[in-house]
Amino acid sequence: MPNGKPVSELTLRRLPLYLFEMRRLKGFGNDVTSAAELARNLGIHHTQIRKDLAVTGIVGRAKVGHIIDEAMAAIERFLGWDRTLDAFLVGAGNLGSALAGYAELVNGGTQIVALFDDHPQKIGRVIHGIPVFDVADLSYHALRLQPSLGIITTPAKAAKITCDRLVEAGIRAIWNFTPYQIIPEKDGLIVENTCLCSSLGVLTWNMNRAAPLTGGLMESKSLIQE
Amino acid sequence: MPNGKPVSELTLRRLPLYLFEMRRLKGFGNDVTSAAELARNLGIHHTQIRKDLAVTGIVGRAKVGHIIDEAMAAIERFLGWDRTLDAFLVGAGNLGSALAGYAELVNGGTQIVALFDDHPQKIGRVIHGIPVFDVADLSYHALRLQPSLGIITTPAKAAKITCDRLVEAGIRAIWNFTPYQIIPEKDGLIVENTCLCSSLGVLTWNMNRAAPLTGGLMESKSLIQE
DNA sequence: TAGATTGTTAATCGATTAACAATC
DNA sequence: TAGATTGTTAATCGATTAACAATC
Repeated sequence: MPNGKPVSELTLRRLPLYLFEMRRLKGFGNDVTSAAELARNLGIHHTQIRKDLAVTGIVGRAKVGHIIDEAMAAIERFLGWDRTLDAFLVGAGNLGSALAGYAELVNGGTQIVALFDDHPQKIGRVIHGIPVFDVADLSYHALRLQPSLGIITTPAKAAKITCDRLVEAGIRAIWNFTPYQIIPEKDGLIVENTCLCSSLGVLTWNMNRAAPLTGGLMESKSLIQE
Repeated sequence: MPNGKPVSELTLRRLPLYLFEMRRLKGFGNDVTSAAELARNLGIHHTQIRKDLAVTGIVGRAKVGHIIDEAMAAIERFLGWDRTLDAFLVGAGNLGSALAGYAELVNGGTQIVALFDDHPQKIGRVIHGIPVFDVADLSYHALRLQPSLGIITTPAKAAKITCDRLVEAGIRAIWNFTPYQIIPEKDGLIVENTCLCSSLGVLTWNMNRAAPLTGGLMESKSLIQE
């Protein structure tokens, strides 16, 4: 429904992790799992896991835990991963190719149905079975294929104009992989900015903290906080 | 230094966004920016931005704002992006190829110096100028090249064993792109799990909320929270 | 039954936002 | 100067964790 209780974005980010862990446990032949087991395997507090699972409507059984099949189905339905979703992807480079296979792998429903690029050498090619069209023809193909999601893997400079084109073509949901942050201007536009640079920042900061410098003390001083 | 004041991970995730926005503004010929301008362009509260920037040691000037060059240098140094960092990448597929160029683009210092795979058809090839070695020879090459970061882009099933191999080869920092969550067991191992499926979960949930169903009301009922 | 597990309420903790003094 | 901006302290808000009753 358009609006039930608001769900924390952090909860939404964890739900797929539970789903994958359950899929993994199922692969070992397990039929049931518990918040405690998931907590151990994922490094997340067990109470947190119970609260997160609760939003999907899953009801477990005391002393038993959760039936993996039921819980997986509930998470998938809650996230909308039980429905098919056609996507356009603009920027047919390596990341685009990687995503073409990835989205479907993660979530049986999402599939990229057309790639777009402005490079003459790419237009007309077929990558992983998906045709590459001229980005100038985006609206035409949107009318034809009615995609509900637009994925942006162009260079950062082209992110804004690409988003505008996708929106103009009637697409209301955008998954942006460039470091340029897209801020939804009009209501009803859904944007997910996934910037890999954010993860790299966390990683390198932690590395620096663990082994700050190979030589010299002067520079390290500047990292002292007080 | 090993431990200054702890810095929030959320702050660390935002700092690269500020850096990129400043780079963009600089591209327009701007020399200064302000928390208010960054806030407008990134959709983040201006007080938040001031607090985040403060951890890097940046000091702005009242009535002026921040000198872009100074602020960028401070963020880069704080994140460790002013230092070179050699990485091994295991799993030489599309995502691996995409990252080979991406990391360096984002952060002048990070570079992938060797790719590894277990597929005979890939071993011996050169992708984007980087050689692909047999993953069985990981330790040998680690001894030779002394990488400080290991990137995992294998299938999820191989994530754990790949991590173990990287750690055994002396690598202390792991960037894991599979949906399998790696939990650092021993102290001193730094792990960043970047699961694209988490972003997809947020996105599809929001899409579902905006337009829950194309047909029927029965299923939508189950999404009502109360 | 006893004990393991769920689900929920209360307490804690941390992150965000508001208010405001300092300053150029 | 007046006003725009910074930086910080206090207030609010939300997320996580702890405690515990319910239950199979």
